[in-house]
Amino acid sequence: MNLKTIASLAGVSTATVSNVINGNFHKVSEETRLRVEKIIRDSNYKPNVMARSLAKKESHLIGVVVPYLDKTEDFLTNPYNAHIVAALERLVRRHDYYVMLRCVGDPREIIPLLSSWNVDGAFFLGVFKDEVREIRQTIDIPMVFIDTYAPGEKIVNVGIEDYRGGYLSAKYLIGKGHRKLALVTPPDAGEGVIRERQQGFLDACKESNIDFNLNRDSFSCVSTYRNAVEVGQDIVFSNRGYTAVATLSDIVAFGVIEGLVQCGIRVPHDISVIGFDNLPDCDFMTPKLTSIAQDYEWKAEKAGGFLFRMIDGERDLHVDERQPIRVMERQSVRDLTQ
Amino acid sequence: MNLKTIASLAGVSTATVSNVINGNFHKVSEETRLRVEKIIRDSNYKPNVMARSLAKKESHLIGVVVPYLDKTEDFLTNPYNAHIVAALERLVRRHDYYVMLRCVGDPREIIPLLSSWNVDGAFFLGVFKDEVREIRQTIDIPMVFIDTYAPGEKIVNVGIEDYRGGYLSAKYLIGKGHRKLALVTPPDAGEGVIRERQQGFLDACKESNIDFNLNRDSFSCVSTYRNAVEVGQDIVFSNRGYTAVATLSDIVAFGVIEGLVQCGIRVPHDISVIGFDNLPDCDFMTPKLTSIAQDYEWKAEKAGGFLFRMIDGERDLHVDERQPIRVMERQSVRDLTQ
DNA sequence: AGTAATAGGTTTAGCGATTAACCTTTCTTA
DNA sequence: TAAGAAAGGTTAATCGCTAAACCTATTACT
Repeated sequence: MNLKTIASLAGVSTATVSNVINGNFHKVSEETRLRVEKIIRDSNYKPNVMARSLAKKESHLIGVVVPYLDKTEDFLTNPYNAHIVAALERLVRRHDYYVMLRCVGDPREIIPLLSSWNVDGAFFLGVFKDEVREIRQTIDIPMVFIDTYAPGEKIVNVGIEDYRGGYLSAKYLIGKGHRKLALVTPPDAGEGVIRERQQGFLDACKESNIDFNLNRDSFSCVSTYRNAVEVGQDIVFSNRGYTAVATLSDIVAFGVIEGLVQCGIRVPHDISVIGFDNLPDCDFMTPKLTSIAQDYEWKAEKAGGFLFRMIDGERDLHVDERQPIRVMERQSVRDLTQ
Repeated sequence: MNLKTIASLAGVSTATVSNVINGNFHKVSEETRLRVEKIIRDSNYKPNVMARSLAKKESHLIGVVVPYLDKTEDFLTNPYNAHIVAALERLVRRHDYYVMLRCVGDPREIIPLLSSWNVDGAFFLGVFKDEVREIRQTIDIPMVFIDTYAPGEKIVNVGIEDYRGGYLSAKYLIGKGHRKLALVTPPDAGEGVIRERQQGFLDACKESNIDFNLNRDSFSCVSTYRNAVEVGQDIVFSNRGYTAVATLSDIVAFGVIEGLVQCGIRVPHDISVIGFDNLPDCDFMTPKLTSIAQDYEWKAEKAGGFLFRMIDGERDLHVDERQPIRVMERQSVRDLTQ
């Protein structure tokens, strides 16, 4: 069942059918239009997207590229990624585009993919540091990065106020009377959003004259629950009298709490914990996790807004949009001032 | 940059280049092959998938169709869906296919999509009861349903032992000395996996002479955290002295616990709760949620195995594969027998 | 009335691959 | 040594759709 069949069924040319389908009504009389439409409906005909894309040189496909940490840990296993992907899918669907979902270890893998499918645009999740440049050089399609730190690169990035996130996290704990702070952070921060958060945290400590030393008081942890549990125990074994620990993702906070609890520590009575992301899961647990809140829907909306503006012709857009954040207060931080 | 360019650069015909790309080496001399390959590499050429698909009548695309409950609640918001999608994406990628992710309210929406993209196969997540038939009638591509109950339809379904799940859930609670049981279940069970789980639950109760009445002791709840919180409160307000409540999904169990706690109930001391799905999140909370365990990776592997067998020519496969399940014991059920 | 514009088409040349059919050489083999 | 097969290509049709160019009546305008 193809255009040609419909055309001959209706006794018109393929061009006419094509015009009907694509809404070029000024080239088709009301009468023919209705006839063709009826036949299309009756024969349950659906145009072949591949052929159309080939002819129009556009695919209506949007790539969504998500990183994974290692082979055992899945990308959507991290609820943060899952939420962002969900929000993006919804947004893309609303624009009548389609999502091609792809998970990658190294973002470079994605380049051949995107160019051969000639997707109309792509979202990149997660930090891709240096690879950003390589991606940009190799393919030239509208793309929006999410949570990527790449100053100097002329890209569109949508993230959060990372520096302020770290700053608020520390300030909040300090405000609750905590003076011995530990920070759990992904390894190998280098440059990037993690580095910004760390810096915010450091500056807040310095500002309040808190004796926090990154070498001594920070604990390295990949963003998996399992690893975080061990880190939680390490914190106890370190025996440094921390009263609060800050993490840079909720999933890590969950693990840390578990590790602490396994060592007989009560949260927040003995040690307080603050997360980062404000996942719905924060509400599921006891104590409910206090976290740095960001709005996924907002992020997706912003990112989508930029992407579709670029698709609509506005090339070389260059913005670094940061979502304002706030502390979402729950129960995992004890107030020592009272 | 297209086949033709490469061909003229290499001084051969497009057919030869095509043969090189597709590995039909017996039609190309070693020498030409190397020359062409070099040029392809140097010019960074990637074949256009749309054109290839059109010519070969296969897309290397796999549709992943996920239902959503309502407009506010996203499909990947439910970690269960997120995990399945993650496992499927990984599997599809391993087979060198691509995932087209689509979320739908009514699965019928998907029909035009699948036929116009002429995907090579599709996975359908979630219960699609009657729509199964309509889908099957309208499109004829390899497809595998996940967690779908449609006896009589010649489909491939991969699920779990739902009946046994409900049965085990009840038996476990009963074994721990509970006699006053409540069941939280999605509304409008009709036929389907939910109905099976209910039946298993009922039969287990009957077998142990437990006075459980579906009309009196079951609470209707859509699978969202928010609704589940209310239901948790309802259970308390019903004032029927339940000592344990079983749910048919973890996410609902999380909400129910929250609702109970909000009413001053201690879990599991006053009321025990058992979940269903065994999400990683079960470990994140206090008390850790006892749940009915299923293996996502297993499901994806099985489903993928079937789908690719069908794609490889084995049409009219018809199986209803059920994954064995077990109770994953944690801390949310109190043992009353001691 | 004569010309221009418009409405409503049709023809046909792509889009970028694949592939069947065909064409030379060169190598086997009876 | 003549016929057949194999190696290594090329040509051209085709996949299903789009869109520019072209055609032919009508209708509009001055």
